[in-house]
Amino acid sequence: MKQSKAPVLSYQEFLSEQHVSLESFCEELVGSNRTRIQIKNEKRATQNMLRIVKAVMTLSQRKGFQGMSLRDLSQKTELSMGALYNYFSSKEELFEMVYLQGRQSVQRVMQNNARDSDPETRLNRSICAHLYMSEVLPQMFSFFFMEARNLPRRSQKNIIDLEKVTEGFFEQILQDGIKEKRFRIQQPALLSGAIKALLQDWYLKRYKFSGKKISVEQYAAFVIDLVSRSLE
Amino acid sequence: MKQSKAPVLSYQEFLSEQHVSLESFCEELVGSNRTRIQIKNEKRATQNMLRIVKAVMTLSQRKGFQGMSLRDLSQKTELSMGALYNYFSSKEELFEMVYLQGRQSVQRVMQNNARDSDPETRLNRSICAHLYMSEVLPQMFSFFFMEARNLPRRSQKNIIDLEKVTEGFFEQILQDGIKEKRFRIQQPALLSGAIKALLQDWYLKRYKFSGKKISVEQYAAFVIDLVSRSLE
DNA sequence: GTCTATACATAGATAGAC
DNA sequence: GTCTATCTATGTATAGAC
Repeated sequence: MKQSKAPVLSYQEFLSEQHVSLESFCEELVGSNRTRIQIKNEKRATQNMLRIVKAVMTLSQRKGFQGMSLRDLSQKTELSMGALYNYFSSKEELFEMVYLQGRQSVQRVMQNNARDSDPETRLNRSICAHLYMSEVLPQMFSFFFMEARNLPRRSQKNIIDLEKVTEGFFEQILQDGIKEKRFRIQQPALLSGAIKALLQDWYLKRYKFSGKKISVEQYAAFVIDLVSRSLE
Repeated sequence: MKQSKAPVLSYQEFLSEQHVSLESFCEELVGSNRTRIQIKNEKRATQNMLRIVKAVMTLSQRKGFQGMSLRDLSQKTELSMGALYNYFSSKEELFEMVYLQGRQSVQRVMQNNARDSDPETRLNRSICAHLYMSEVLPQMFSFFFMEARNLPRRSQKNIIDLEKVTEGFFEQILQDGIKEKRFRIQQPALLSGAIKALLQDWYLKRYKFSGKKISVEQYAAFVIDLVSRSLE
């Protein structure tokens, strides 16, 4: 294996450009659902929503969203059952709100990082951006992955799987690279799926990497190296 | 990308050597839990257990094991609630029985396929074996992955994560290859994790591959190619 | 806006007839 | 061995006091 070099986008650079955080996520979440949420005071609404989202992530990780009762949620947030229902009108709606807002955030950040003209740079930047985003919000990415099946079957038409969004990004870049004769690959769909699988491993098995003292930049370099060997 | 060649172990070869099936899995499951299961007639016990396991896999896929009620299970298996409780004494025990038996089956098949002297052959055979096994029992592998967090916290000492078992297999082979100076890699742990992530993608996103008409042997060749490029 | 108290449905589990 | 009927705990959701 080649000695890993520093990735095209550093973690610090990413953080200063994108402002990804659970706090800003909850601001957007409240903004997008202004009519549903019955609390007028926006600041208060955001603060409590942050506690709710944090608690959902923590509790779901252990038992799954289905296994998390609203009594659990009430206890963890220190909000009463009655209070909770001012922020959503059903458990299912709570899930949908978080999921849809999450998908939008991911899309936005990915688009912001896919603007280079050179396909190789664009590919590597996108890999970094996705890893860094999931480094900031690991519980949220893990939540989306594990709980996607809870999406309501109704209105499924409008609900595009978040996975497909991510994978589609990478496949598009690979196809651009093929057109421009920069990449020589026969099955871009397989390779984009492989990239996505490697990115998922980062947030799904976080304990494993932290135990081995692998930093997110090291992992980014590893993935980029692995992928680039397939492009030759 | 190189033109993919036929993998070192064909799917047909694997099937004729290993006899992996849901039926034999349930036979073993009944055998391992002879004292718990209150049905004397072994054939009947196995048949009904097969219906139970099938139903658990199907229902869990949609709502998760937690979200599956025993009434759902009763309906799907066409066994009454009372009848079900002759096969397990609690929902949690049902989960544990299936999980532990599954881990044992995976271990056995992996060991049967890791006997070659040459590390490269051993690595490639193991990749094939794991993919083929998950091709036969995709719902079961998916179930283990998604529901592993439901394992009871008590007695966790004895409960080794199935993931670690699989990943450990690959890491051992990589380290053997390094010792014998056949592989030149610096971080076998990262690469074995990557292999595992690629294998997981096969059974977690099965619909995706079948939609694109990718066969399990094609995918095996793809993974082996990707990995071998990292060993050079 | 938040709380307590409570309604109502559904969960897991069991007893006893057949 | 299997079924029906039922127990008790817990779940989601709401009403009304403060």
